[in-house]
Amino acid sequence: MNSLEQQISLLAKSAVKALYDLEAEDSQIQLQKTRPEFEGNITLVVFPFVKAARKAPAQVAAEIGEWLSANSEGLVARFNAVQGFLNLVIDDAFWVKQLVAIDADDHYGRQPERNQLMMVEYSSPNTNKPLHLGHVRNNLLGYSIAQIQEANGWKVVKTNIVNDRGIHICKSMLAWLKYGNGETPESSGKKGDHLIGDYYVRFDKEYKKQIAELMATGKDEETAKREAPLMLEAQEMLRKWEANDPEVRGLWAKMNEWVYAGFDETYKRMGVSFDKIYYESNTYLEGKSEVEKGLATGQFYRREDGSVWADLTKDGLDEKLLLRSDGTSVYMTQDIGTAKLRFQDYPIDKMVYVVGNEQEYHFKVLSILLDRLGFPFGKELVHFSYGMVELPNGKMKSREGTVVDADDLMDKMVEDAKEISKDKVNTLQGITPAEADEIARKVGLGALKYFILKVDPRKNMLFNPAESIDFNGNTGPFIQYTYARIQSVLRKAGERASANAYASSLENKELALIQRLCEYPSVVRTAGDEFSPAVICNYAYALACDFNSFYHDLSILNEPDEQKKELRLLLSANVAKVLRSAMRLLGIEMPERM
RNA sequence: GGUCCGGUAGCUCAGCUGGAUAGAGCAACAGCCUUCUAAGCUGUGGGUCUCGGGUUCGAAUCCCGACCGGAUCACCA
Repeated sequence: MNSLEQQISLLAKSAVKALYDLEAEDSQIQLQKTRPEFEGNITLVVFPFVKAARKAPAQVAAEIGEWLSANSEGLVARFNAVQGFLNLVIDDAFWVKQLVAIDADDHYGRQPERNQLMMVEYSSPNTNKPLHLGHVRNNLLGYSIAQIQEANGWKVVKTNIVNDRGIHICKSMLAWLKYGNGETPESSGKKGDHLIGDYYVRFDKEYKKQIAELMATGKDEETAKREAPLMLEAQEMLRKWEANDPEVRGLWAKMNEWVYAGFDETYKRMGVSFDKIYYESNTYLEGKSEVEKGLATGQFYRREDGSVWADLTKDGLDEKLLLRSDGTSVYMTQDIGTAKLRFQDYPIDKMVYVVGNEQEYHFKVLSILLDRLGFPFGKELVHFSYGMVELPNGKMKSREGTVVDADDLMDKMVEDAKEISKDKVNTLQGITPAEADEIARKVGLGALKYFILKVDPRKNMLFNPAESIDFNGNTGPFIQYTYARIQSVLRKAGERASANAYASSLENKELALIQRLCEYPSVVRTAGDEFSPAVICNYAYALACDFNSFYHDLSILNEPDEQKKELRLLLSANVAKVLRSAMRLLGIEMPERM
């Protein structure tokens, strides 16, 4: 609710009290933006008062309208009543005042500090393959959520848990040993993460071959999978890793370093970052000891084969394995340890996990287990569960090579942006090739980020590689373009003396823009409450549309009336400010020209 | 089978804490650059909001049921 809504709400309460002797509840005061086909800025729905008034809705609307006109000290300039809808026209002076106030606020939209710490975990890659489009969605959502919550007054710590140990890493390591001939990122010219990913795929290929061979000798598939020599070797390697075998550990460290160098490059390009990185190899032992404690206090139990389980049937769930019969830990064990360390390291008030919706069960269980182990934060954890990115023929599968690679995709977007900008030589004349590259980078990545963030995070989304991501319409570049246009106008306007007089009456399109600007703080709040960058996208798009319409219809620099011109410049500058602010919450950079 | 999520225009998506005649973009078609950046603006066509009940002044939105699609229920992560 913004200040106008608050004022009207109070006035409306007074009105129904005076007219019908009704003490209206907050929920009965229903305000909405007036639909464009009617005159007015804000609309009061009067149906809730009809019963108390014992009159027809249209008459009630008219009576309240009269009362507001007479008692709002000029705020309500006029009104019209359509059935049960009271459309109020707010005085232009109010809007001009709002605009001046927005202009004076350097952090417009930012909510008050709340002095509480939110930790946001996102990305959380495995170190056996490069990042793909699914990770891109995770990273962009995680980063944007962190920005949005910061704008909502939280102190935010962005964190990453790197899944750097386990059987999947051993598979890549083994394939590299067997087929790699000592290949390195330097010798091959490949990014480290891609190099390792290639060997992960290679493992799977050779493994499948062995399975087929075993099945040809008459074994069933289950047995073949279990007994394939490559799998046995990988498991042996994992045991050696856990036993701190120096050779295996050495290879592991070396190959992980290659992967991290590759990830760092990708993260940097994507524009995401972390305040604190945890590694599973450093947290899983902590998890194990927590499980042992739970075992000692009777929270968990051990089966005859030595495996440790939690009984969650009282919570309506199943039994959950926490330690394998050979004593090695599983994903859940590690997550318990990581959570404990984090709460030791930071005074966390809210812990948010940005993880796909396929892991909803996992986090339900984690929450219960942490609670049982006596951690007060267990019940409070938030699983920010987002939908999958699907391709036209279904899910992406790393092992089967049906993935859209993150690095390739970013390359392609920047290339496309560059290609498109070649037709715009008029507006980009006089810039250096380096500047042109920088613009293409911002625009290409802006298109990608907006494309992903504009869809409701909870929903699955479809990406069709055959159709390139658009640069026209409801897109990142559209918003960047709107911004660049404004910057161009402002550059031409030159230095302006501040505190000039502004026009006191407004054109419809000016008013619509100011009203839109007024919505921004509540949009930031909603995006925070709902954990939804898409809310920011929708708003930025609407604001850009409003501006383009204004820009098309009204001249700024050629406006002869100085006060009108000043108002339009002020308005334009603040639209740019809010667009930049909104895009920053999405991690999208703005070019000054394009 | 249990649980969770989704189904809105040819396609991709908004709208979903109940409000006026359901919106964008893409694709198709027709216009607008001697005027501040045409990555823009304007217009046309395009809908059984999956289906059936219910709640009420009013339902795409809330409730119940069906159908369809997805996820999950591992000594995987």
